[in-house]
Amino acid sequence: MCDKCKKPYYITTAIAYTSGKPHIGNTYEIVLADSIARYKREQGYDVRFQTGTDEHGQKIELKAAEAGVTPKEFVDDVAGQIKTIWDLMNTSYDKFIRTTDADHEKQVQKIFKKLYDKGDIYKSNYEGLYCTPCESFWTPSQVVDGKCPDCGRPVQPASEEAYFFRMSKYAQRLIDHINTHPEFIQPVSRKNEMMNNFLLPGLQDLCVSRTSFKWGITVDFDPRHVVYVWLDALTNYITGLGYDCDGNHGELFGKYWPADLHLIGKDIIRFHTIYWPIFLMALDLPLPKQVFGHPWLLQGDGKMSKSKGNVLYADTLVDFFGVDAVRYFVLHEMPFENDGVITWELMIERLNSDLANILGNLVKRTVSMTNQYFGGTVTSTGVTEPVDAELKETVLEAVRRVNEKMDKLRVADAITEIFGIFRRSNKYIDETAPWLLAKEEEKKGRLAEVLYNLAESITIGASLLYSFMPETSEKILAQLCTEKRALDQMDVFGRYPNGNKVTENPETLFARLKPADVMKQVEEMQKKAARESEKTQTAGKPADENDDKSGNGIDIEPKPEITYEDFAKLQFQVGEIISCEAVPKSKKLLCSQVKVGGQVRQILSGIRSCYSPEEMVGKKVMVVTNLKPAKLSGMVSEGMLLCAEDENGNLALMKPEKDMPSGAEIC
RNA sequence: CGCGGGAUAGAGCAGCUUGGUAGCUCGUCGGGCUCAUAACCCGGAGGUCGUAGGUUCAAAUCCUACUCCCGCAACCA
Repeated sequence: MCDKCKKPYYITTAIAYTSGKPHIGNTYEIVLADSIARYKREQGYDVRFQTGTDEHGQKIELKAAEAGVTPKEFVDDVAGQIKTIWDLMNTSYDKFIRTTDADHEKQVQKIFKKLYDKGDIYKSNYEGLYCTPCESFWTPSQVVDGKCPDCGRPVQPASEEAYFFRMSKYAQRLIDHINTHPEFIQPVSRKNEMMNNFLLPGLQDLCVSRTSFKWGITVDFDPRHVVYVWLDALTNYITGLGYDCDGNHGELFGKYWPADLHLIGKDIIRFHTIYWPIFLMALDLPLPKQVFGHPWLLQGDGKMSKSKGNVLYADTLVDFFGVDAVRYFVLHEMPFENDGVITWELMIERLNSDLANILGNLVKRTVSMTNQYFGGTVTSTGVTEPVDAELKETVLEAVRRVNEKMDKLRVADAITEIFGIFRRSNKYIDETAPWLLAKEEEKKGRLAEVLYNLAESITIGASLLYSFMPETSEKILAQLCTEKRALDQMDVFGRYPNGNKVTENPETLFARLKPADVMKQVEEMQKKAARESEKTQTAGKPADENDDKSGNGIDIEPKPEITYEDFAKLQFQVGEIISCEAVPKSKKLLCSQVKVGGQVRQILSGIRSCYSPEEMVGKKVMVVTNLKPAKLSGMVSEGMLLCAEDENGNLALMKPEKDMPSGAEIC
């Protein structure tokens, strides 16, 4: 098919936020998008696949300051890391856009101005109740009895200049669009969520500028303001195609917009199905055809944390398993609507069971037998038996099903269908027992046919696998000394070239791994990572030596030195807990009545994960007694119970070593 | 009543839209096979589908209430 007759297909991922190295969950999205992009190319579409990085915002400004570099230096570094991982994962994007690209920034400024001139963006004041000491705005619903929910002091009405987008103007049009285009939001269950929570109750105008930080795209006609990051980030989908606000678009824009699919995480569906379409309406542009909010890939064994050294990164996994195995894990473990789980044990199991046993072993035994019995030559002799029909039907049916699944973006299911071919092929070997046929000269013809059918089945399976595991697909086809079969050539069984010769020395595609060995290495690696994380946190300061049975102890961020006067300001006393109950509105808080000398105080503590209300009662603990009272979850807390905390968040209350009366001063 | 997701065999999941014999992968037990990477193939055991009601000839599936888990948000004085 000529390039011009091909139908265009434009797919994007969300652009990755450059606040740090992407973990395996972030990596999942690009691999998923890559599989879809590759499959669409196989189907004959002219695919444009865009990804990139979102590089503005306050958080990045802060992170850069912490690291002691400029925001630009910071994002250059992280964007480089992200791109490296995307490339490592063998993803076939056509464009990697960065929101700090000059042409993108320029267009965002023009868009902002255009919408302002049009009246869709207007200048107003951010109205709220302001607590001066806390420097925070609060909405009337957040304020408790006219007082700041943080510090309990009175708040004053105040306002701050800001630009707003007139969302309300387009809300009804968007509601109509969503209702008439049921495929727009995927999965469908998300549609109601958006409707019920945001659209139907009435869409609020959106504040689209900020003055509280500088790292963003400046509003050129009012430089005190920077453009709200979402307005900045979302437009990447059109600026990356050469969109021009004045109408001088690049060729790509005319060809690929509107996008066929925005692939995003389920957490940002709102931005892509409400704000983004409305921005586009304001710009008089057509809306993307589909937004798919994919679920998340979660790590199963405990919460990811840098201090535990157990955060999963794609490059680490690739070192252990190889690129295609990692692609297989993330795609296979991710169902369509529910979050997927990934653990080391699970990955080892998948590698051994699916990749080594079912796939790798199948290819190996087929190629080996072909060499053993026919010197590597694959011949179709036409000596068929009924069982062949079953194999062929399974293979051709799988081709159809993969197609169906991919049309519905059911990538994990599509892969399962492909593996159905390999499973069936293994069974076919058992049913036909080639090693028995080989013993009788007159069954040579049948034996050849069996091996031909296997070569053909594997060729089709491997070709289908290309979109998901490109390298593996190529390796298998190389072993069979054939080319990748095109999708439209999979309508018939038997296109494998008759008389073709396979490789003499079949290579092992995936070596089995022993779980115990891997886990041992993983543990060592995690320990090392944890140590390094500690080191960076206590940079320049030697760790305290063996004050702990495990040897390492815990190092925390050192605070600045204080004077004795500073210390003397604090008052600690022994308190006795008289009663204690859980705070109903909170998951973490316990509310204790604590007797300190002659008075009883109410103290809230975030220790519910480690102490039940019942076991608190009667304990004598260490209390900070001159801390300013504060409200938590609407309840007053008059002090603080002191606890020790380890790296896993386990807590231990501090108790006097000998029994002391309540109220006794600690100094 | 902050938002959302979930509860199905030892583990991980599908099935629920559109009620009709509860399925897949791994593990386990037994058998087969020997081309292959201790792999492959067959079979068995194992589930009152979170609880309680309701609708129905019929409920994992639809409705109501409840319990527990997990994210996000809040919060950890």
